[in-house]
Amino acid sequence: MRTRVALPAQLRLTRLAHFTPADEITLAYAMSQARIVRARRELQSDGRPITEPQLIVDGWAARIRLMPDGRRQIMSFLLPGDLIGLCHQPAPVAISTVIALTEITVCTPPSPCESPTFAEAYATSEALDEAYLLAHITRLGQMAARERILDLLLELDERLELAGLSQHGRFRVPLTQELLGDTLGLTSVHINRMLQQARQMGDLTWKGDRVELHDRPALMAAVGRVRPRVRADMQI
Amino acid sequence: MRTRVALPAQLRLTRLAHFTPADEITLAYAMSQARIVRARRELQSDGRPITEPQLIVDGWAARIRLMPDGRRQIMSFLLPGDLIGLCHQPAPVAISTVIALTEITVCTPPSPCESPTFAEAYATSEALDEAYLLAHITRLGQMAARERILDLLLELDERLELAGLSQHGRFRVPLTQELLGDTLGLTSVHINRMLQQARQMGDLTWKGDRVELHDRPALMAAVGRVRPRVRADMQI
DNA sequence: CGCGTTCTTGATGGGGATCAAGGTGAGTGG
DNA sequence: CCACTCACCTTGATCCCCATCAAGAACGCG
Repeated sequence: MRTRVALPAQLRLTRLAHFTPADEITLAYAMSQARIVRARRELQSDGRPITEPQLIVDGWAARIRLMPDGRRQIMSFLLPGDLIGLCHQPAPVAISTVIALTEITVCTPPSPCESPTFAEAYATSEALDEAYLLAHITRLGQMAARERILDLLLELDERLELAGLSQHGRFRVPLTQELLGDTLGLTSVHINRMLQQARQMGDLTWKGDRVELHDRPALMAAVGRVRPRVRADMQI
Repeated sequence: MRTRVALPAQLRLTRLAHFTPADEITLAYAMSQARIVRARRELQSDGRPITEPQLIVDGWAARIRLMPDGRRQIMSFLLPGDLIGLCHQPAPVAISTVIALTEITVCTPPSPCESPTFAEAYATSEALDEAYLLAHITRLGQMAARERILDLLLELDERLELAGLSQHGRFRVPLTQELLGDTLGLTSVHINRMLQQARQMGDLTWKGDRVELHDRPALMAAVGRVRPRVRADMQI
């Protein structure tokens, strides 16, 4: 095996638990069995049984809910290294639809029974997921439009950084303003105006899919953001 | 042991998995070791280590988040039979504060290692919790004030019914209009106006802490609500 | 009875929705 | 190489839902 820079998904997972070389190999093998899913395809359907979990190796997905009248809410984004469909109850049924936002690569993650390391990594990942859901509730319930946008971008930066996909506040997001609106409970028109304002204020640069947050500590203070912490023994 | 009507918490838990008589006894013993927590006390503190899980035997609690400037968001309500602090990662840290809304009774739930039944019940409960968080995100992101209120009340009805605490849409809620506002991202003033409107429209009755939803099927249709389903083999 | 919490009501204002066009840019095909 | 198209972004005008501010009424509760 050649030495090489870890893939984003690999990097993220290995930061969530203490991986042994053997675990690394198990993970690398699982990831080598990946498959491609085209953009807009469903990875999981609300109300349908879940057969097995999936690990996002590359690309972005989203957990969405459609209301009967067509309104759409994006509950969360799924990034490289994130897991889909982890459930512990018998006969699990999906409680949200997951769609690929870009073309993505997924694989079946190693079973948590294979090594306690994986059980630990998945449990940590689940705890983080819950923390992000709670953060999203606070965003939607308490924040004004500008705060929602900045807070979400700060969260994406943190999460992408964990996978090595953000450096110094610079990262790529495959999101349209309409997707952002459906995430933040705002219209795309209003997202547009707020983004322009944020650019004018020097908060960020956003061209194509490239985003740069200029002064993250200042932005965090401005929106009252604190990094979620789910373990006392690690920096996550 | 005398035969008697099951306690709410007991009833809820035993509906989440297939309990054997031995499991019932284990649970009853755990619940007999309950302790009282006064209203407004914290059961868990955001950012502090979690030592052991807790089972709500009686009373209401809430998961809340306080923003640095004093804004408060209630993420969810915890009802009899609900669990607090279930975590699977090592050295877990609380990601939200839990406060008692009323005087409540809590106990340490039987360990999931004690019997697979408990592991199953807890896993099912966790899945339901996640479903409710997702539902809350959709409420805050997509619904108008009237819809948010009715949808939340319908959810509380369903959950209380599972614990035997709601009959035919009649149940008790220890919530002030301000708490409702902090839950739904609205001011108490607006909650007040919307509730009066709902009363006038004949949607509900609310006197003191007694709520009655008059035509639940109609209300569910009005707000586009569907019952969450987390298991294919049970009606939950 | 007095007092704090909660509920209620009115007046006013603003943040964001809605509606409607037009602009931009990348891909497509003749 | 240039029209064409489609998705996305941008901008302006108008409206309304809900926040805010303020004050009173009702309700427990010691």
